[in-house]
Amino acid sequence: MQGTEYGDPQLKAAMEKELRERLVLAQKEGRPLRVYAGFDPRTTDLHIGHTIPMRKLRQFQDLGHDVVFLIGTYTSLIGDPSDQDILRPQLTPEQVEENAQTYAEQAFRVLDKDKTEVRRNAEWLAKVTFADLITFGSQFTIQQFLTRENFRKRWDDGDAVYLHETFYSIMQAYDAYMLKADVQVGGTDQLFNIVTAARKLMSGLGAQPNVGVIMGILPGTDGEVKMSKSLGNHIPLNTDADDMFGKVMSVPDKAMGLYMRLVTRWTADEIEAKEAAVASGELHPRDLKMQIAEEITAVYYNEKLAAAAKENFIKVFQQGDVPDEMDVYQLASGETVLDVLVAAELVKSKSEGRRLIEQNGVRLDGETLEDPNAEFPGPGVLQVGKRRFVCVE
RNA sequence: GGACAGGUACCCAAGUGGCCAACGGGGUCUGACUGUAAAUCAGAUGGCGUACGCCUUCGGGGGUUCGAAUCCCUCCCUGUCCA
Repeated sequence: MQGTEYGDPQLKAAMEKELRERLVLAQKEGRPLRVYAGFDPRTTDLHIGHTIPMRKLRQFQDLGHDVVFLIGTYTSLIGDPSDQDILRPQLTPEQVEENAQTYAEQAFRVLDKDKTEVRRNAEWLAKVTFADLITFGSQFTIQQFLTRENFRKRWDDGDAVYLHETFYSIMQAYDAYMLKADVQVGGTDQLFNIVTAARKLMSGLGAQPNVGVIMGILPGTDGEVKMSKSLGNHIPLNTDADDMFGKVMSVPDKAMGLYMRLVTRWTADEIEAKEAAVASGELHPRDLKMQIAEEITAVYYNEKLAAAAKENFIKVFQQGDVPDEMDVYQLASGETVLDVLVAAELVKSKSEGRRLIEQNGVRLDGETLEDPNAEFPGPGVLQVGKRRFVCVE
């Protein structure tokens, strides 16, 4: 249950107990558990925060359970109202399908493709009739929805609570029912959908309610706010190993605990041992963060690339050296310093380049360049800030 | 259908005729320092020009004015309440 976050000790205890019971039951029936998590393919640019539930699925997978990766092809046409900040692009089914493919591709960097059952909820949701909806709806009271913190708060604040927002929960609940799920994994924002809606509907329809495994939310590189691309504090999946390693290193120390619990493969005991070692002064916080960065990079790439990224990091940031590999830029005659910065794509605009030069952020072979309009001195390693390098030839 | 409140830069959010390229916070970037791209402190954060400056931006489109994010018209969108 590592990394889970129920916000209520009683609920956590109940879910733990039920999960154990379900394991025993499944064993008796000679079958693995059916575990699923649903994903809305509204974006194709995943970051490591998206992968938290996937990692939990992977754990179940490694323990021999059946894992269903459910793509919310139907629900994503509507959009989950749990997300306050979603844009609601009018996606066509084709676009959704295209996104779903890309989404799944990235997901298989976490999940074992061969052992994953991929489903799309349009399979059954598209066939739901109004009569079905009446049956589903009769399982719930308005009051139950209003106890949901999300709705409650908005209700109290006089903000809108839409009727169709309740449908989303019901749809998700029906997913769980149709998949005959033993366990459903999701973030804390899915607490209501998983624990209240799905369990209620499943038992109402005569099935065994799923057990909720609710994952904590990963903060972004600022260590405070939920990781999100629009907030600019995300660690994208589609980056290179060096960058991923570095981005993890930029996470504040105080967030290391959450990163260890949510995105590493370490066990609870291992994590506690590491934390104890830091507390006793035996392990330097920086070195722990290096371990975390290497582990996380290895999760999404591999051990080899992670080790290389670590070496590179030490070389560049601890020893102030230059990296082994960097892009090469062919100097043309008559180019100014500013021209080169722009042409080598080290800066987005000339203004940005000027600013960086003013701030002493541009160096050639360690020499600070001060005049943006001077002719470029000549070949060498051009460095912008601490971590952008280009070899000028 | 009626009454009212809104739509501001990456996010949140001030600003209600000139001092606004637009307060503040977050994010991001740079520098110092360091234990790392941590913490802390300082600075930067639309584009173009060396600079005085110029150009584009405050939901869209028109208009008033020497001058608008700020006033008027219109359209689109969002929210609250009443019906």
